[in-house]
Amino acid sequence: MIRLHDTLSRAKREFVPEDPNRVTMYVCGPTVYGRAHIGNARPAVVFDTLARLIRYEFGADSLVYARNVTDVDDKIIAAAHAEGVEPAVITSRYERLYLEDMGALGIEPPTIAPHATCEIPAMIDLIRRLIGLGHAYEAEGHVLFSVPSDPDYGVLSKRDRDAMIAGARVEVAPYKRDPADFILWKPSLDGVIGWPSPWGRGRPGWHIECSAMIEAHLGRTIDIHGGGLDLIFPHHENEIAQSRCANDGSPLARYWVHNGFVDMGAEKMSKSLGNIVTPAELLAQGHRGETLRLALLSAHYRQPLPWTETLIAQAKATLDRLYRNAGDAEEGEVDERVLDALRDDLNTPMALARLSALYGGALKASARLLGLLNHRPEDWAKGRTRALESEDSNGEGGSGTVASEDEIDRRIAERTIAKKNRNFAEADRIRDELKGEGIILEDGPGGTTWRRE
RNA sequence: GGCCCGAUGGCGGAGUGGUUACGCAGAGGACUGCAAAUCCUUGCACGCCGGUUCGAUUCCGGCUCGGGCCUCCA
Repeated sequence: MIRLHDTLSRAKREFVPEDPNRVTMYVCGPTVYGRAHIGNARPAVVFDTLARLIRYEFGADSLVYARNVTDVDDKIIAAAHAEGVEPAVITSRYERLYLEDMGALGIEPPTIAPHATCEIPAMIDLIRRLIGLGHAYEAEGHVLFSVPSDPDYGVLSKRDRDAMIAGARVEVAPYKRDPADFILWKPSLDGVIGWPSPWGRGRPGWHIECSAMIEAHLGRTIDIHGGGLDLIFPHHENEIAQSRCANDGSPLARYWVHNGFVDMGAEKMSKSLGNIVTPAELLAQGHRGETLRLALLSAHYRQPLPWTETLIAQAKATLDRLYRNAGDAEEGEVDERVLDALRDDLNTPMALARLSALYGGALKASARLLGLLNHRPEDWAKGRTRALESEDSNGEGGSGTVASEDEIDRRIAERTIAKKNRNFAEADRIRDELKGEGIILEDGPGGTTWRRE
């Protein structure tokens, strides 16, 4: 039995899917106009892990996991304009990089990845229905959702309308009937990406995209809707309003799952604050995707996670040990205690703690559930799993170029001879020299082995 | 201002009404030519003030501090 914390009821509830043979999960994916940062990676890792758990519990083919790609948006338009290219150039580039970065973190592609630009008819249809039902109206080429028409508006974020208006920091557009109303469709000027619609040429608002794609691909009511904490308001609140009003009050999602932020210092990591660090940068520094994944899983998904160098170092040290403990064993049975930790609202720190009591096949199988230990232990130890380190990066700490494996083996052989002759000064000299190059030697009963720091 | 969340040892981070993780780092020991790895042992905590209780880090109230959302945002 899986238990999940549901933002709507603010409680941990037993997870009972509508149809255990077709569990539906939708997670808000990237707006592809720039490179993903570690904060963006957190929900991807969290929901990838949840997807693994659901597949384990309900069957490999039981889950339909949709993660959308927002490929029409004002920031994309701005980026395209700045480069003098079509928006599609921007979006295809950053979508590819997003998949690359997430892949490095061991994130499997979702079952489906709907693109906003491919779903325009569904959006237009949904908007038309909302207008017909009196929940939306056209004004000066825009279509707006009428917040006062929805008495339940605010259920997810627990805000009432007065509070929202009181707190509004934005100027209210003159065409809005109510300050809280939000855009479903906006007009596109000539030269700006747009589609024909009953309200003129234009493009969809952000919130309607998700509502339309969920309905088109997963159905009226889905089991799990996920995303970052910052999407609760207004994005998810608006999705709820649109979908419920268009669908006779059917709830959009039965469980709302939100992850906390990755923090830099005391503040959240975000592009607008300019304090971001990207997986791409960290990978280029020689950190490995699994290390970053473990770091992201080291706190419970709802807690804030402070991102620091020591966090990465600790994750690396933990993985080194897990790989040693796993050894070359064949994958075995998933450990029940690890499973129970994950079933309890995806308690990954607890699961990780229990992992460290395991060895061999059980460890390997259990770690796989968390998306870890995907490499051969030897490849991990010898650093073969690193991203291609830029060949010209010999400027680090004067430690010279990275030694080849043949070179290392040759010097170890020299040292073995020195040791045999009890020339320990020479043996230690070779060992220290290799240490300076990031190569750690370990003398065991079967001879000397090595690993990279 | 409104709404929401958090405060645990040197660090990260779970959890619990009474003995408590786990990891990293530290100390001591075993092993080793010396190391490394491994194993054993070990020190260190629950923001402040009240309340409930035989007993509170855990429940309740208040306070302080920090953070988030209210605008794009994972």
